[in-house]
Amino acid sequence: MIERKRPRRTRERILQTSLALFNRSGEPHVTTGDIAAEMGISPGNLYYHFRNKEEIAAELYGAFEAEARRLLARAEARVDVEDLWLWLHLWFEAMLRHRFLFRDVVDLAARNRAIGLGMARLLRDGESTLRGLFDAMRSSGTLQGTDQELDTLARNAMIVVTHAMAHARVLRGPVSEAADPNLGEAAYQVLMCVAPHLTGDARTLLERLSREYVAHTTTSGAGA
Amino acid sequence: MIERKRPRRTRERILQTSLALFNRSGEPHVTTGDIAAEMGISPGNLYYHFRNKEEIAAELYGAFEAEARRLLARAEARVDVEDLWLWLHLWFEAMLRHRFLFRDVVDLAARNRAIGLGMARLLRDGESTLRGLFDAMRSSGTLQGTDQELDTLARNAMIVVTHAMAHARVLRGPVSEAADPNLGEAAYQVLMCVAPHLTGDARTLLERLSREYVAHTTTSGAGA
DNA sequence: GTCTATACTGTGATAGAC
DNA sequence: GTCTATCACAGTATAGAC
Repeated sequence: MIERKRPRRTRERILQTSLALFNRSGEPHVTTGDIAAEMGISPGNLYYHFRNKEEIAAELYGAFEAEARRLLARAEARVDVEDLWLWLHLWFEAMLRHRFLFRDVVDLAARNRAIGLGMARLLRDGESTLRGLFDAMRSSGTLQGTDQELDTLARNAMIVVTHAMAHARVLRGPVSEAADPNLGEAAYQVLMCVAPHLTGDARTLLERLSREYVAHTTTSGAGA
Repeated sequence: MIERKRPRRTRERILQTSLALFNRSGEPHVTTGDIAAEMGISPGNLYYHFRNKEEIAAELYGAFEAEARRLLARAEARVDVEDLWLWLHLWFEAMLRHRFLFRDVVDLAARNRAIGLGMARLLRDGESTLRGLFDAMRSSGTLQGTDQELDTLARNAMIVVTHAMAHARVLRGPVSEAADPNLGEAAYQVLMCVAPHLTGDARTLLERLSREYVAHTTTSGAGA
């Protein structure tokens, strides 16, 4: 029973190592050789556990999608601003852990069929979950707007959610050695997208939460 | 005087051809060989005119940046919604013509130093131009919001402007043979981002413009 | 200015020994 | 399961003839 521990382990380690390298340098710039070297195994060994690099990336995507879908399921119930705020943090944490997926989504989705199909479905579902959430918030009086406005709000919010990190990286420019962007920055962006649609009470609450966030990040720095 | 026409011509044609291929397949997937083959010249000839592929991409970026900066300069003066609407169309036309730049911005900016530096500056300047525009609109009573809200609005609008096309492509999924996304879709998204901040009159005008846009695109199809 | 031929490099992937 | 060795290939870029 103890003997069969090793095999699974290496496979797991390949996934972990790949994730770390993909996140650091971008999936296209990480070679199978890099992954093997980082782990101290041979490139050949890597191909014993996975058919190819694509399969590694697809499996990492699968882990992200599973996590993302669990979050989407939990989102249905949340209708107040503070819930949304917390939920967004969880979402961004998941994204941050798999940020290589969002560094160059278009190219990755085009090269890797599994990721392309999965990501298209996931983003569509994310948008409609968000849309449903806004609907519920409108029913409960937290938020206002026409159907069409909420449609567009959901799409715009999804765009910001999905691309804020990439955007921040471009803005930082090629000279940046600094650590990766913090999650709170992106969460803040999204909520400000929703803000103008909020009704009086909810809006006040959001303003308080925003101030707390700003206070937190300025005192404790840009912690992961 | 007629003899020196040819040389310039080939250089120009390389740029045109590269732009078309980059837009169609994404810059990383277009090889110098592809470009030469498409033009019916030899790969060696291409290297007579450009040091490398990076230089071609950088020069194409330069053309886009020049055009973008002319537009930014013109934006300063525009303070009403209809102007903004028209201006956004011009901006998206420029983006669409150089859409390879926005297909995978992060990776392109990381691999190509000239593009990385230029794009970081340009997007920063775009955001602050937009911010100034919103300020002017607030002064003229077209738009309302706190300073912080307008800051974030400018950033969110820039994210949507920059990434809406890429997002649409991911949503379409890997099965899509269809032509590239239409420019109006993206323009509409951005304006809806600004909409909730508009005051009564301006908002009514925007709603009218939106309906006209929708009517136009549904009758004439997804042109250019 | 343009072509042909070729060298070099990095990367993905496999075969077969241990 | 893991290693070593190696192939095959694509893509960049250069040299030198025309």
